[in-house]
Amino acid sequence: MEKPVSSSVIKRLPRYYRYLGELITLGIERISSKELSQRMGITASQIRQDLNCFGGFGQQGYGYNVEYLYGEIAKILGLNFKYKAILVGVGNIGHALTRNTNFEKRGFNLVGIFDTDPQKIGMKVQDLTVLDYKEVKSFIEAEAPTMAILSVPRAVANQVANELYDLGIKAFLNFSYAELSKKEDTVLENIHLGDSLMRLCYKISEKNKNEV
Amino acid sequence: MEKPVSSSVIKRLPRYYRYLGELITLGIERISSKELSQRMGITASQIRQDLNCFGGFGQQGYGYNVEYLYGEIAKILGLNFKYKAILVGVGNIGHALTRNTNFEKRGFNLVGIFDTDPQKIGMKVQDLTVLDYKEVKSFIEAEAPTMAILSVPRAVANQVANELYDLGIKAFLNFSYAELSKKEDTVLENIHLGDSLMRLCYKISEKNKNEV
DNA sequence: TTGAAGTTTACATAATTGTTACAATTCACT
DNA sequence: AGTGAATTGTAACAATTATGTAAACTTCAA
Repeated sequence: MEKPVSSSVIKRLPRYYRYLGELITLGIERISSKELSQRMGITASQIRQDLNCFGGFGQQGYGYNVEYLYGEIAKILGLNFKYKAILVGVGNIGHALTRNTNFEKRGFNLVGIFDTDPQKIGMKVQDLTVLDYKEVKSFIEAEAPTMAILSVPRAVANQVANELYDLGIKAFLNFSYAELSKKEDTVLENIHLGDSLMRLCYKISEKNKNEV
Repeated sequence: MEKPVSSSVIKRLPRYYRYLGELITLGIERISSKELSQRMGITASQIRQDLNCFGGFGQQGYGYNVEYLYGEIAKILGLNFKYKAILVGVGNIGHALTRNTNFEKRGFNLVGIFDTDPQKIGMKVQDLTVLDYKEVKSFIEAEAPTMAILSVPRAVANQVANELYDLGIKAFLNFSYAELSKKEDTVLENIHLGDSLMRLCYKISEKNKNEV
């Protein structure tokens, strides 16, 4: 029986992956937890402990092989799966996401984009055509996508999420400012831009307070 | 001497704020930690303890006044300040952010947007005109913005951040996939879309593993 | 006016997360 | 081959974070 890995560790994995990717482009072949810790600004022992949750990827007295570790983390994250994803809401954000995101490298394959606005339907974005949201049911039945990206207005976010849930989609990446009511058997990641802005605002205010 | 509030608490504040906003639109005037905890899916005790970090906003035997608490959290976050912000990199994401983000409600005021691409310079986005990044120095000297949003390509992110830092900007909201090297006297929030995708990918893979 | 129900506050306890320390192992060099 | 320096893996410890709970206060109804 495998022990479940704490979510704190999972949160850090993509960051490790990012750093290792950079090391590869720099041509660095091996790295010690100590050096990586200096680059990343966390303790070496945390790195070792995190990685050890998934098995011993390093070699004592040697360190970690960058390319190997990179590949192992990719496996852990499941990036090789290329889950089918759809995007609902081709507004400013949805449009930008479609054109700007390298889904392939992060485990997904964007296969359909949807909107309700007649002006947008039929429009080409990258190599995809905006489909009528009315067709989402038949599309999902045919393609069976795993994940949906929600970039719809706040007011309809929960409704759309429920509809997609009923059609079998159990994984969501939510960009809308709404708080999605999380169901038991779904997985969800939120990107709340507004929250980040407010946290930044707090930090700035706090810093000013301490300096004056 | 005020004790510093833990960053775990700060991370949750915007979420409280969001929920309280929703309660206001629902016309709810008062709420107990118990009911809020049920809506938010966290323990009542945590809500009470979080809020008590900043003083007693509730009334025993009554609960919390929604509107008052909403206002108090806004004060704590510093949302009343309207710090001046600039945005660098009017690509897909930068463009979408400019048009789609309600900065005013989150403590900021977007006063300038910049790019290096001659095709983009002079373009109107909302009520702002894209300025030449070459002018950023004189602009900052004149306007003294507090914060910069970085939506530039990964390759130049650190360079741009350093330039802005030297010009006096000490707060950054980073959208680029790069890892900004954090300086002592700066505050930084990252929005790494790629990381969220990878975490979601992990969760999906994990879920599948457990179900099969 | 009084008491019961409800609620915050404040604090004690539990759980989680991160750090330290060190034994076991490997590499590099002579 | 042998030795020392480097480095991981891991167990014990410390710190942080979350939860549970008793005491004090408020409201409200009889």
